[in-house]
Amino acid sequence: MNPRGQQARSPRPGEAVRRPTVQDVAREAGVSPSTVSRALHTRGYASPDVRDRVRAAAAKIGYVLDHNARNLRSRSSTSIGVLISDLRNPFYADLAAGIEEELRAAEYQMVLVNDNGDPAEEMRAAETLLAMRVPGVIVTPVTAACPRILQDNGVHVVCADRELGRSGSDVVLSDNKAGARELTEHLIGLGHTRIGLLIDETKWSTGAGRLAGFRAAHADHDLEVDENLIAFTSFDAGAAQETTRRLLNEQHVTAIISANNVLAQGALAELKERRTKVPRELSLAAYDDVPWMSLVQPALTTVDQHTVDLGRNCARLLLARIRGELPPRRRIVRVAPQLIVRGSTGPVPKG
Amino acid sequence: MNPRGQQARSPRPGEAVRRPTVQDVAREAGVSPSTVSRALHTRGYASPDVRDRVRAAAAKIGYVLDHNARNLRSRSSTSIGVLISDLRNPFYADLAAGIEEELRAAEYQMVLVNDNGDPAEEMRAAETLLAMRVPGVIVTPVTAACPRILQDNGVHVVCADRELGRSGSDVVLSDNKAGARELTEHLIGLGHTRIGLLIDETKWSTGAGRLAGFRAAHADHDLEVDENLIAFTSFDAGAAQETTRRLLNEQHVTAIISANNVLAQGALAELKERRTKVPRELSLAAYDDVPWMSLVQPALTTVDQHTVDLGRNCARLLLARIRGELPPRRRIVRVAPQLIVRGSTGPVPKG
DNA sequence: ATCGAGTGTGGCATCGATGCCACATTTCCC
DNA sequence: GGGAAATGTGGCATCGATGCCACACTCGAT
Repeated sequence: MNPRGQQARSPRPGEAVRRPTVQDVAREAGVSPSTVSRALHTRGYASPDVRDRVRAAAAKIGYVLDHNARNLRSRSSTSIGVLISDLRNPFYADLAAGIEEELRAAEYQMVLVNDNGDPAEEMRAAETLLAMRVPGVIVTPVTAACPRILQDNGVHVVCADRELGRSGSDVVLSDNKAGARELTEHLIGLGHTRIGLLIDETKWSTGAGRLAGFRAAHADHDLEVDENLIAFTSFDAGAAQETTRRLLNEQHVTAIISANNVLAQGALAELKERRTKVPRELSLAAYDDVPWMSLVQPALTTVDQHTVDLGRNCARLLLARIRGELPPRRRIVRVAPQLIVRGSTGPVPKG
Repeated sequence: MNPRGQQARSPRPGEAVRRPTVQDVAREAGVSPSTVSRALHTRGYASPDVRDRVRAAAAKIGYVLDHNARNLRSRSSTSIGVLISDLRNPFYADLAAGIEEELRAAEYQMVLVNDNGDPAEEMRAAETLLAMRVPGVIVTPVTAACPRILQDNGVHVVCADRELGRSGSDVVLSDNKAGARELTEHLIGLGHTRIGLLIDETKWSTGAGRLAGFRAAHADHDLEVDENLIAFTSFDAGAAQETTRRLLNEQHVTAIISANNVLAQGALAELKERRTKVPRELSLAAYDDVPWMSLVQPALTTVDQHTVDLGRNCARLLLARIRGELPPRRRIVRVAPQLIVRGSTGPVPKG
């Protein structure tokens, strides 16, 4: 039966509504409030008979638990903070989707905050989550201070996608080095020796790992990396396009790898503008597969990070921590990425 | 100063941490708890002198407000429920991003729940939000029961993107009819008279509006709509591809409109498979512009719903309601969509 | 019949912040 | 200078659910 489904009339929208409490249910069922609490929610004992009676009474009067009261009293909460940089980026959206899915299945709620990659916003968000007394937070950190402050206040933290400094928190990472290495090797295998790398940062484990993989693949094949082919840009499609332009104008390259999906947009836009034939004249590959990459012509060769799965892993790990199922030492989960070869990479052009 | 920044040692992760309360701050500042509350948070008066002293004391001992206690006592909350169907769909992600941005600016938090378009999940989510005592919810409804139950419990509701039945709740809509009409007219203007419409539903105002716009444009130009060209499919790229295939096999069309971004993926995939020259042999247009549509070659002509803006409007409207700034009667906000002509639509092929 | 163990339930204090009102103090005006 | 009005602050109860403990009761064994 629906809570308040039997109300005679609907209140005006937003009108203050007196919600039934445990007391009311207790009266209705002819038991004590404590018994109601046990019967409905907590682990304590209640006989099947009482349990049924209480359930019926609760449904009858449209009782809904008050999470605030429960959280306050029991010093716990089923809300989990999720702190990401930008929901409009499919990477973060997929991550959040995976997290949400797993949390929902475990009867937890997701409080999602965007920090736009801004340290100040991130810190504000952390304080808000602290105020909500969430038992755990999943964060794609911008600053090491954020995980730290959360942990210092007794909140479990899982860092997703990257780690900053020695936070000591659990972390779920994609194996960026392995993925980038495999992708680079794929190009080297096609004969490319002058491969441009479009990348925005190497301070975080993410960019650093991808760059390391790029270098490792070269080393494996006794190729020297021409440092001029590592094109630093900023995390923005427009900037990436500009950087791609400069790279193509100033250097001879036969293939380009973009370090993430945003940069790939810029690179592709530039190639489109130049009417470059891909892969005949130039091969293009990207890290971080997102849906549009298989829709463009030719479809892009990419590394799939299994982002949704990454999110699920974050949530699972965090929940296990919260439940105290894990030994104290910090856990590092690595999700293996997967190379997906599509049409945008081909043999090195002759001549 | 950071909360607990001066702790001598970090607790083990997740270790129970005794957080300072208003009482502690009061002792530290030499005032009463009531005064601390007023000085830090509420609207009540406190002299500048006291206010400073209390602030300093709070910072010194690392005090963080407890939202649960505050919400319980003050019967209010700054968490807003957002109930959408699928975060992995850029439409919903953008909507959520717009909502979150606006909420955050107003110091509210977003509790985001996916319902996967499933009525049962949606109802569970509604009950959870009820339990959290959120003052308002923004929902892309699956069932009319969901807005209703929320409102019956005194929660403000804003329906986003679509409305179901007579919910009586505020609603923020894209003007689907106008957008579809303009898009269809664009094609008719190019000489197309046999335009296929790929659409998944017409029960909701969304699909119904787009279909109505499609028909209206035809009527405006004294064209009859061949009902065989309205191809119903399900909300899934694979199904849309299959339906596109059937449509192209069974009917003569010179242009296709897909009613949303997901269906567009399917349509495009099919055209790619057939190596159809767009727009030379066939024009393709889509409703609901998302980033990949300008990356494909040729870029897709679309209707931009200004989705992020739609989200911002939802949040603004809801907040205004919560603050009691609006007259009681229900408000309908329409966000004008915008036709964006790109390369995928062209003159009707000769012959 | 008596005792002890074992079972269900109820009573009561409590989580932390705040609303409300009373009261002490200052300010102002006739 | 006396009283009213204004101005700060403190006391206390309270929001709703639950943890903890006590207690009434059943039942089997002696």
